[in-house]
Amino acid sequence: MRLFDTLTKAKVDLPDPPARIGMYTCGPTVYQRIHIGNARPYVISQWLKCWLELRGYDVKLVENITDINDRIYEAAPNHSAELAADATGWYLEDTEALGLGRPDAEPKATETIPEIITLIEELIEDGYAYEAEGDVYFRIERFPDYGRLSGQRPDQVEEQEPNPLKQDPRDFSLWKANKEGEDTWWDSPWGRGRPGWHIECSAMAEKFLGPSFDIHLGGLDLVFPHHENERAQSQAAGREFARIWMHNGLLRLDRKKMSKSVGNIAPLKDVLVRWGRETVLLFFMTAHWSKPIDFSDETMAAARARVDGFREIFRAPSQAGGDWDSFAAALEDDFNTPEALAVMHGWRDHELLRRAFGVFGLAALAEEQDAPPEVVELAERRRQARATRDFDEADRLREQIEAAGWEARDVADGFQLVPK
RNA sequence: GGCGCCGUGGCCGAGUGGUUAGGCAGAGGCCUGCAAAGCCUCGUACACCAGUUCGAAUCUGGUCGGCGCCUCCA
Repeated sequence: MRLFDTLTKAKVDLPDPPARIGMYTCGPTVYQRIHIGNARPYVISQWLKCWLELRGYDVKLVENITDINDRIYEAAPNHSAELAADATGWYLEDTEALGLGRPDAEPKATETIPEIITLIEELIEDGYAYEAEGDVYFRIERFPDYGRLSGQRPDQVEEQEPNPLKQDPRDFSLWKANKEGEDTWWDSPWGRGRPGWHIECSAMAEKFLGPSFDIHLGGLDLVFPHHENERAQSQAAGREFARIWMHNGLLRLDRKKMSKSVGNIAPLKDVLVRWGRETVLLFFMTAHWSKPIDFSDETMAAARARVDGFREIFRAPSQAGGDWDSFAAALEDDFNTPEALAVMHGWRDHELLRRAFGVFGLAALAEEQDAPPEVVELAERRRQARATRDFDEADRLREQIEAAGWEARDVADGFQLVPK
């Protein structure tokens, strides 16, 4: 099993199974309902975990929830904690509807404050961080490897707004002193405040996975600064941290990244209602995890056509034939789901397909729902009409069946009812 | 200004030195009372320009275009 790693820009081999694999995925900042693009890392993580387990690995997947952040303060002045709690519930509800299960742990930043403080103290002690008026900053020049993950050269990083508390404008905050209007805080050795954005992930990953783990996953837009800073903090503190960095490509709407600032948002909840979970999952499968993916009516309709195609296969008898090994090989080589999907399209073997569906949460594609008795009754009357060659009556009955949401098909031994 | 990704047939999308990707859509046919489903047949594509090579969509250089990041972002 190998995966493309952002740090080395190469496909890196995982140890052979059975091995323990630690995975950490950067989850959402909870202040509003997530959009379909936010769901991509969650989906990829769950799929990858499932595949690795099928291959005999012992996987532990941790996905954090960032529930303390500037965005949350801004979105809910004076009741940031309530918003964070509500939005956490929305997130769990919306992703639950994808039917892929939960990570092994979903820690919240606000439940990891002691570990965060301990880690910051360690960094200060070793000279990697310094306190300034209740803030704590990471000292970039003490970490020579800074910039390696993202390819950024520290001397070229764009200057931000000057902050007189920083010794170097590129230093980033580990702890932020409480400010006016920020209604959630904790006491710390540096006074009342709250953690910076990056340190929480270093602390949570270590708390649940230990000082080193195999795979760190997150959106491509997190490479810099977020993951660069996580890595700097953890490695400065003597931890190996992540061995493989997987960055998923971004979802685009109208050729642009789907993001709140552009305003081109399709909430996951709404997309699921409109298209159904199988279509959404198959849509994600059509693109390699590392590549951008375009969200549009056309691409979703194409995904739905695949859904219909797979369902159709289960209305016909299973036909032996097909090769699990090619499917497995596609996933083993950088978890290439479009390739795996192409292999699946060649299969007519129900058991083989069911196995593959299991990896991607698509088991429902193999289940045909039964028509209600009144529709079966109409179909039976239609069968009799056809037997007496009363085709006008047969066509009238077909229209009634369609009005009830079903399609009547004539097959060798009678009829078949298919949901429309 | 710096860093990075990408450009494949009508659409989506693998491949990455010489052999069919696959799906969707489309055309014709078989089957059917008519359909649906299924099956058969039909597309020789890799942004552009040079170069390397016996041979390049695949390697190298350049050009053009799209996208992302540069301390809020999945």
